Amino acid sequence: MASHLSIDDVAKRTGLTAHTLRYYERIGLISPIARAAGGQRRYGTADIAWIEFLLRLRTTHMPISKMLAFAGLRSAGDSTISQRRHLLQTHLAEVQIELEAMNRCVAALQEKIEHYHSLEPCHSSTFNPEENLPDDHTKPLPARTGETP
Amino acid sequence: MASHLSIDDVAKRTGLTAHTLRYYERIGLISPIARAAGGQRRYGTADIAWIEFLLRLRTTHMPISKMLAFAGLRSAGDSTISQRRHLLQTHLAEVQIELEAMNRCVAALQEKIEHYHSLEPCHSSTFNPEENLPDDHTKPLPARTGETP
DNA sequence: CTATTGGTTTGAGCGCGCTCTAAGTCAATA
DNA sequence: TATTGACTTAGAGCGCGCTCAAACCAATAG
Repeated sequence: MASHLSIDDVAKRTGLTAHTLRYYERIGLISPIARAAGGQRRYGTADIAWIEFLLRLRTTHMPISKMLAFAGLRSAGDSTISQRRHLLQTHLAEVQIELEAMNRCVAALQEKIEHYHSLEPCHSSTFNPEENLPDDHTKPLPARTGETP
Repeated sequence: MASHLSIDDVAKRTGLTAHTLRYYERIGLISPIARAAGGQRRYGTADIAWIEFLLRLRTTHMPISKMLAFAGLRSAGDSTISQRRHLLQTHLAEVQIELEAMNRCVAALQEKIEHYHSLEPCHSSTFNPEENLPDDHTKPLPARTGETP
């Protein structure tokens, strides 16, 4: 259960910095970590699991304030399981909405790229700085891009 | 082409605040908007289209610094079209990676919810504050949740 | 016995993306 | 004419999520 990992080990494993790990502990997102002689943190597998869970919440854009609420419920024991589930479900519902918005925007941006393709004189697909071929009659600033006119 | 919309009209249409619209113009994300007598902004359809495009970039988490780069290319004329396309494609590639990460996390969180379901004593699916039925032998703090032990 | 390494703490600072304030200008109305 | 109210500007302030700095301590190497 206690795999005595140092803070740097955990940093490498999780991609967080040691700074951030201490910060998370300070604000209560991570409960106090066991210490070796000398006061150095020793993370157990349960700690790692919790951190990885936090990272999943972070990846799905849960604000720290909500993670703190979740952590509070968790530390209050098994009687809060339904509340934790509720919190998670609410969050996932928000995430679904965000994902749909993102997907819509991605689709629109891909269409814009298609549009650019049709506008390009030669279509070299990689970026090439020497690519100022046609000095078209360019309207300087208000070069609109053609959405919802 | 000029549909003489006031800043508040545009705010309502786009969901941005008038403050934010002025801020975007100040930092160069939006090029100087035409003015009515008295100096009030009058937005045209091309302006609206550009703002909606910016919102799509924002929804897909493009930082303002990159939007500024894009805006700069745009105002430099048609010769920058391939660079704009490149910028957009790079961005979309990042977005795809982010979307995949989010989807993986959503799946994991949904599994966690399933797990909670199996742990719950009675399963009332809506949140109920009076739900402290079983005072189980609860481990106070280190109530681990069971990922990767 | 130093010097180095690698951790510790508290608190300050920072980058981002707004958000708000203060002071001023203008157009229309009482 | 006086006042209202919507708009303008430049600049300060804020919430979030880190990120860093300064000072200190413990263990090991030379």
